[in-house]
Amino acid sequence: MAFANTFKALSDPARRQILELLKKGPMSAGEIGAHFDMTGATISYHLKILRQADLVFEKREKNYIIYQLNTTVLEEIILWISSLKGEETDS
Amino acid sequence: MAFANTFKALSDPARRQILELLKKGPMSAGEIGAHFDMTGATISYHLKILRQADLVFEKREKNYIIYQLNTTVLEEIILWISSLKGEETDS
DNA sequence: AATGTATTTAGACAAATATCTAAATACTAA
DNA sequence: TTAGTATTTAGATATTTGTCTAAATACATT
Repeated sequence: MAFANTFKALSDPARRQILELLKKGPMSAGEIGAHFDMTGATISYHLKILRQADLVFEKREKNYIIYQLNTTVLEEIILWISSLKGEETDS
Repeated sequence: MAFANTFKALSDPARRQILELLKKGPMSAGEIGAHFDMTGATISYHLKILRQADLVFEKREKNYIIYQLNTTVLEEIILWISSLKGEETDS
């Protein structure tokens, strides 16, 4: 189930930008939203998709929900793309 | 323009499967279609999207149109994903 | 407990996407 | 040049997606 979801999640520019933000470090939903010209509800929608794709995970802290990048799935994607290029999976 | 297109193109399972077929070698539109339970028109639609994303290119041969994988764009995607993982772009 | 702040959920809706059928193109081969 | 095969294009349509507003949750703080 994960694979198709991941590509779908990566297909939206806003979601890719969210991932780029999170690359710099964990960030609350509100902080993420502040970088976009969208309502919080829409941001929440995108975060849900990223979460379902296992690209981010969350933890509650105080009153906030902090989002954090999860890089483990990215490796799978890289492997899939590399294999298209005809490369060997080096162990 | 290319980047967003590429992710969009990769987000559909049928199109990913087409790329996997082409990994084995060039193939005509008809041959590709034979692997799917879709009309030729639909296959043609997917091929157009892959073409616009520079993921495949085509050449006419006899009566057929032969599609072939173009791996050059894939490298960009890998770089983007790798950079998310916080890896250095090694030159 | 009451109020306030952060985030998500629900419901609506317009735009984008994937699909089909039917028709049009582009060649090949008689 | 006519007929046949391969592929694409056009037009229609159902589904999915991204977005909004309004309401609901979940905590924190007073």
